[in-house]
Formats: sequence, structure tokens, C-alpha cells
Amino acid sequence: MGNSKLYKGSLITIILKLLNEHDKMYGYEIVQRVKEITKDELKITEGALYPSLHKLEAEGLLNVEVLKVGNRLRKYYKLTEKGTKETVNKLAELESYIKTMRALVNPKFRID
Amino acid sequence: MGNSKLYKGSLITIILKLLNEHDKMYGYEIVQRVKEITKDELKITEGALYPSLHKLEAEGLLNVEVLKVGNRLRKYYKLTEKGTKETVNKLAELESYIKTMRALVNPKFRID
DNA sequence: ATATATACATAAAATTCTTATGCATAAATT
DNA sequence: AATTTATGCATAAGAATTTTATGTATATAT
Repeated sequence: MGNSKLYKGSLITIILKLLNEHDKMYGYEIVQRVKEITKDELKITEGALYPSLHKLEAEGLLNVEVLKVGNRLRKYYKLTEKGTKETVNKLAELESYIKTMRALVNPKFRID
Repeated sequence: MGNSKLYKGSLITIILKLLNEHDKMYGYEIVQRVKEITKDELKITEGALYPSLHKLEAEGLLNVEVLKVGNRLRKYYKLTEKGTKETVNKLAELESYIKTMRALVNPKFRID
């Protein structure tokens, strides 16, 4: 993904949040959207994305709907109710992570 | 480490920053310090820490000094010059990561 | 005609971490 | 006195996530 290893573990959070916003997206679209938003800082690889989407679907966080657009297939993913709840969790975990890391790297953010 | 998977990839950054601050630390001390600072949010496991310290040493980012304290050994690690430079990089990467993630999860932080 | 973009997929390898285990000394508890 | 907890290091098996490489196929731009 990114140039730094910190993105490891962030992919699920990113996918869920984008779907939470857009209601319905397909894999290729997610890759493009992330490139846009991050100004090419973060490029999701297909080899990471597609297995993750399949996993989220298997866990019941996403629903799939296959559409034929022109002559190509698109697999549209949508959050389930469970997926929406998990999105909230993941976003809270991200905020917690950021706070914790700030305390670690920025002594003035420590609550002694 | 933490309850969330986001900490994956953060360990090196944490180690380097703490050593940048304390000048000289041993493994067990790092584990305790992180627990303190994060109020038990983040517990570094020994199985992750020690191999990472060995790796940083092998890469020339850390120097080791073995001291016998009482009757027990302590391996004190210290940043090399290269390690100090890498710390700056890692901290910049963390800031970049946080900005990028904020843009992804918080639309109002996006620069369109 | 050829290259690039769109769209999905999987498999091998690399990376990082968890869990489990091992050794040994020191201090605290029962 | 005996046992548990704390201190201090280490490694190895397995799990999880990601990279890299490869494959298939249609559509558009050069």
C-alpha cells in the first residue's frame, strides 16, 4: 500500500468507512477513490483489496450485487447492518490508536 | 500488542522514539514504559520486542551494551547516528499516516 | 495496431505479530 | 519455608495481513 508500514492493518477500516459514505461501491472504484483522496499517497493493491472484500463478505459485514455494465462485470459491495456497526468500532479504534501513538511520540500529550 | 490491528507496523517507530528520548534503555524497560505511557492500552509482547531490537541492531540503528545489574543481565540499547536519522523519518511517516487516514475517514479534512 | 484503463481473481512469498515455551535471578506473598 | 510474581532475555511455531507476480477479459485512447 503506502510507502510506510504503518498502513498495515488499516485496510479494513478504510474499506468500511468508504462504503459507509458511498452506500455502494465496487473494488476498482475503491482503489481509485483512495488514490484520489490521498493524492496518490496510498495505493491499495488489488492483491490486498479483493481478498479483504471476500473476507468481509464471508463475515457478513458486506453484501454483494453483481451488475453487468456494458460488457464487463462489476461487483458492488454494500454494508450490512452488522457492517455498519463494525464501521463505528473500527473508526473508534482508529481514534484510539492515534491518541495512543500521539502520547508515545509526543511527550506533551501524555497524561501523567 | 493492542486490542486493535492498527498497531501492526508501529513497533519500530515506538522503539526508536523512546530511545530518542531516553538515550539508553533495555528491553524490559521499554515494555514497562509503553504500558505506563499508554495506561495499559498498548502492551508490547516480548515475542515482538526482542526480535525487533535484534533487527534494529543488525541494521546499524542501535548499539548494544550489556550490563550486569545485581546478578542479572541487562542489554542496554542506544541509538546510533543512523538510528537518530531514521527516527526522524519514522516520526514523519507517522504524521503522514495520521493525516492520510484523517482525510480518508473524515471528509472535512479532504483537500479537493 | 498497440498501449493504457477498466474489472476481477488467486497464489507464492514476505512481513509482522501472537502465542507458547524456555531459562534464570530477585522479591513478595502465603 | 514454599510458592507466586516480577525481572530479564530468548526463540520457534503459527496466524494474519500485505506485496509481488500472474492470469483473464473488455473498452478506450494513441
